[in-house]
Amino acid sequence: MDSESHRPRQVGRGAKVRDAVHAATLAELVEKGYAALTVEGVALRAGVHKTTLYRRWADRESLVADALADLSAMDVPIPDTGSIESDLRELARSLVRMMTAPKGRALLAAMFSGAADVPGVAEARRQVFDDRFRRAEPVVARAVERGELPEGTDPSELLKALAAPVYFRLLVTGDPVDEITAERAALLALAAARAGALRRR
Amino acid sequence: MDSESHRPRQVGRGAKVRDAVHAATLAELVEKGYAALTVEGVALRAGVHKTTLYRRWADRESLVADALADLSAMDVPIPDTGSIESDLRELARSLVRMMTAPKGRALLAAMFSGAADVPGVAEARRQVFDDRFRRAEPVVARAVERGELPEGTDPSELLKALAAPVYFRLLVTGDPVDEITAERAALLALAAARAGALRRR
DNA sequence: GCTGTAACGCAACTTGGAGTTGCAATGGAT
DNA sequence: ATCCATTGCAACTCCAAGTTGCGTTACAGC
Repeated sequence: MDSESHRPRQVGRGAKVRDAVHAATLAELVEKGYAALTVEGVALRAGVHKTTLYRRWADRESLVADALADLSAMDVPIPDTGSIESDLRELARSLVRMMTAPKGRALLAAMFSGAADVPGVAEARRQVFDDRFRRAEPVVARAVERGELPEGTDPSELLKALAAPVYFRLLVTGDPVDEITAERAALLALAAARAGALRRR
Repeated sequence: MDSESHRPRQVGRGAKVRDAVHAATLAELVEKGYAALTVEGVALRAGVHKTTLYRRWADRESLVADALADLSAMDVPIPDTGSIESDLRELARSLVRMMTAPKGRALLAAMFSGAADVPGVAEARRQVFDDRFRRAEPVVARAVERGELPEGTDPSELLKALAAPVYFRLLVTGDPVDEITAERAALLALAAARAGALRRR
């Protein structure tokens, strides 16, 4: 607890180094992936000596985990526009924005280049997926109540149908992901839901 | 060229070793991923000495690439049942079968744990995705001609909509992927296409 | 502006897996 | 039974991870 009170000194240098290292780690993740990320490479890019990294972070995994730590800063509010169409569009757009931002791209790079089971990365994944999905489910529930979607529409299935095309392009094909992708994903999920293809089993 | 004629001897031992090493490589890929795959680990599992691997394969990358080489054996015929619904169902089912089979799981593990840019792996990916997608496009074209789908439906978009939920579960969530997944993916893609959400822009 | 101390730079380690080499042992085809 | 390609084995080099001891720098407080 209160780490501020008994170590009030030397915050300037430390903070600068930490930020530089975080930025360097994210950049290396995006450029080379986790497998090819070396501690010396990060140190060099951050303009810092290797030993300094090992004094502040336990190992390579901690380094990456910490750089990805506060994904909560990227967390977006859940829309409630009164229309399922614009709600879904908004959800898709913020997903695209998140995953094309540097931190999102670094998270993807980490998760899909060998760091999937690193504790910190797995936690970041949970934060971005599970939590976000759970928080978005009321959007679907409200649409069902308003009669915009068929009774029995599965919120989880609909949200997965919304996100799947975006991730498919990000991970499998390598097609550009932009607002048009979000738009089409929203329309696709909406059409399927209206047709009753996303009902609870 | 004719490698059979001037090296007719010693095929028995070599073939046995090759098969054992291939199997061991695929197993290690699935269990640990590419990043954590060690040559000594493969050698140990295959019951073979490390040096033997380095004499038959140039390096770790070649080892993995060769183990994944003949994905053509997994290639499935393109359905033409006369109905887009059963065609899509069949496509989704064979996709699920392919990706839950040992070789498919190993391919996924290789592609998404650090070996994405290894030449042989990239080629296998191309073979499984691009080629297969291109070959499946006539299925959609025929359905449009039959009037089952709206004019202007984009074959590529429809096939991506079909595959996306499957890969989403395989790669992002870790939900089980089975016939039900295939069924739902087919219904989802079909509903979206019928609603005109997958038209060419 | 001076000083004390925490944080940093530096060099020299150990460890472990990739990849190599020379030589001895083995086993299948003839 | 013999031959020789293939395999087993041990002893290497190389590189990045991670560690340690000590000298150096730069900020906080006075």
